[in-house]
Amino acid sequence: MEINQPEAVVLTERQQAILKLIVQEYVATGRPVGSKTLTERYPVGVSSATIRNEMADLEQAGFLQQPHTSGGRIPTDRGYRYYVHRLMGAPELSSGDQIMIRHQFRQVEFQLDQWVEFAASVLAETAGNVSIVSVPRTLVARMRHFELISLQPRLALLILVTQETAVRQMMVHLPEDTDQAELSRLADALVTETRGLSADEIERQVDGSTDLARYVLEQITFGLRGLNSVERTQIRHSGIENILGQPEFAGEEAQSVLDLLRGGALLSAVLPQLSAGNDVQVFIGDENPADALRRFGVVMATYGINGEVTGILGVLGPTRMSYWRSISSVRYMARLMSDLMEDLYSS
Amino acid sequence: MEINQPEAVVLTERQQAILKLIVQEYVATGRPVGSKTLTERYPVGVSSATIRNEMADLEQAGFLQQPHTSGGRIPTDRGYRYYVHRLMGAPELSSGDQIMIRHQFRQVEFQLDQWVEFAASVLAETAGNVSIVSVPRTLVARMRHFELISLQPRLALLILVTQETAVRQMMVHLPEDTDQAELSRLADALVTETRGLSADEIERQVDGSTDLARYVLEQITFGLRGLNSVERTQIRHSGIENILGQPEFAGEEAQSVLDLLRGGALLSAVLPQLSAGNDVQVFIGDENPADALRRFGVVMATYGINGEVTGILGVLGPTRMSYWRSISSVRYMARLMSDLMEDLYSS
DNA sequence: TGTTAGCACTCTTCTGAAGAGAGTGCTAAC
DNA sequence: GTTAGCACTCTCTTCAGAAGAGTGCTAACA
Repeated sequence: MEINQPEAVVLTERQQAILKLIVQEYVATGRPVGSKTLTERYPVGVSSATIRNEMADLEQAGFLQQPHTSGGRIPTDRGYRYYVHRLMGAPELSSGDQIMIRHQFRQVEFQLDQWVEFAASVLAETAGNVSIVSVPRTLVARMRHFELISLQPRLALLILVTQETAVRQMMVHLPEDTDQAELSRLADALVTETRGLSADEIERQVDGSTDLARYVLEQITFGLRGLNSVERTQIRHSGIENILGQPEFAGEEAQSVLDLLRGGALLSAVLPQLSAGNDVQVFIGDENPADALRRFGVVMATYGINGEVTGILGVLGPTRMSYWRSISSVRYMARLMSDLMEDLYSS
Repeated sequence: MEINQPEAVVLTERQQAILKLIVQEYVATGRPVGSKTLTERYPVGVSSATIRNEMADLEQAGFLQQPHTSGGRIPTDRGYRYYVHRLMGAPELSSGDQIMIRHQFRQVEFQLDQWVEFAASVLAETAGNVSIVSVPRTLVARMRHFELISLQPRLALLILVTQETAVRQMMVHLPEDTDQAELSRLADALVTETRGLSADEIERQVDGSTDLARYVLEQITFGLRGLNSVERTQIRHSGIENILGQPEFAGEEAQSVLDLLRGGALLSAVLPQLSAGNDVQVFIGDENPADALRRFGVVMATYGINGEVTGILGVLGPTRMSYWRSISSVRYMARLMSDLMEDLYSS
């Protein structure tokens, strides 16, 4: 994965081992880890006093912190980062998990309009966190077909299908009374005329048409542009129950999670940081771009076909989360979704 | 609204007034209501001792219950029911609220594909509960247009648009290698041939065609049938934060709410009970069809055009919720959605 | 010099007791 | 029929003490 902040400080072998154990223990239990617990639960080979000394050093160096004077230590954001970048090992989903996911996906393979939702739910389950998945967006949308359906004399429904297989439905006010027959004639003519064109290209050719045609074409360019505007990016999420079960988000804090997911606040915070094509990116605690995310760990990746189709997906969890599971899941899902996009778009 | 269980027992004027106050007070505060609180906070005109006597009678009659020997009383499900059916008064959203909602709706009026999601979020906000809204389903789906897009020699994407403006995208395995040109020819021919037909009607005409055409038509009938199958009904929900804030669903209980919303468990529990065309239906506590709903109040309505298009919408809250707000909101939203459907379909 | 045992100390969490607060049912008086 | 008074019950909060876990420091040890 991308290394956001290379860690320069050198830790001894033993310090690394201790830090690793503390992170793992804390992630598993959620409670501060003491020196005694460590010696009792793991075959460390040294006494608790030695561990204590090392822990003091690690705290000095900024990798651990004490929530209160006594009662064990927990990793700092920096500690997590060191763990993720140096100690964790390569995150790769077990082949069993991979097979299971592919198998599950096969069941919805034919219902293209449910891919994103399904991806979100699978990702949430394998990562054990809240997942978010954006509907893929193409760089430029091209007209494939549209239908005009008369609703009232001056009101019509426009159904727009793009080359990129996106669909949009819009209500359109008409500048003059128009019946279905006329709308159909107009649509037939304009469909062949504009097939395969982008919004920009359609705009250039607007001139020579009638008022009504011009107006419809305007709506179509508007619709096409909307399909690949960042602001209109739709996201689906899943797995809130996973994070609500965590003790750190039990009561009041639950609200902050929901607030993040609602209204795409999360998306707009994280999106600018993501560069397409990179591997999985990890934001831990204070490393996060937005204040509201300070108490979270975020693991994100882009998926799609280089430069043409892009989406993002990722998971959101407490800083104390299993980064290994999250990273491996996100990485795998990003690949899977990219493969699907490949099948769909690159012909 | 529909009166599920007409209440035969006769209460005196004063008992009704007291029950009404207790329900309102308990809904507002969430804490059991005592006789003293009542006399202090409302101008009841009698002493707390009298209230106590009346409360004892109401408890006897099954309208109130004591969570513990001392500490006030709370309404039973039956008490709520009596309140809702007899004491509450006509639930009608204030015209201010009505205007606000219509105004908000105007902003997404042209993005038809977002109506349902938006309706859910507005309903959640006005009712102050979790809302669910189903995507409207037409009784019978008729072909309007479809596109076949070649992905691989034996794999194509089918985009299906119905007269009823529903859209479905499906992957289709082809029985023989076929290129885009051939697919387009086939689509052109079949579109004009099947335009306006239902799944059944298309099926009847399958015979005389080529293998490939027959196969595509099969897929189309499958797709059309899927669009109005109950099992595939999609629902959107919104406002989980509203219910998670409630003390009764703070910790563990939150899970049960999420479980209900996930996987449409709620829908399948409530749907059989709903009869189209009726007004708002209210299920309080043990009145609910499913066990998992026992601790909830559910207010549901159908919307749509009589017999042709139907959807459901409603809210879910703790039994202790403001039924007045919920019922008035659900009723108004159902009307609003019905109006929108009217514009869309009845021409 | 690194490691370990021991110890005094700190801080959280659990437990139980005490007291305040709210509400009830009953009785007797109005 | 209504009300005041009273003893009683139950919850909730507070507080102190004990238990548990962990720490830093010191002195001894290999």
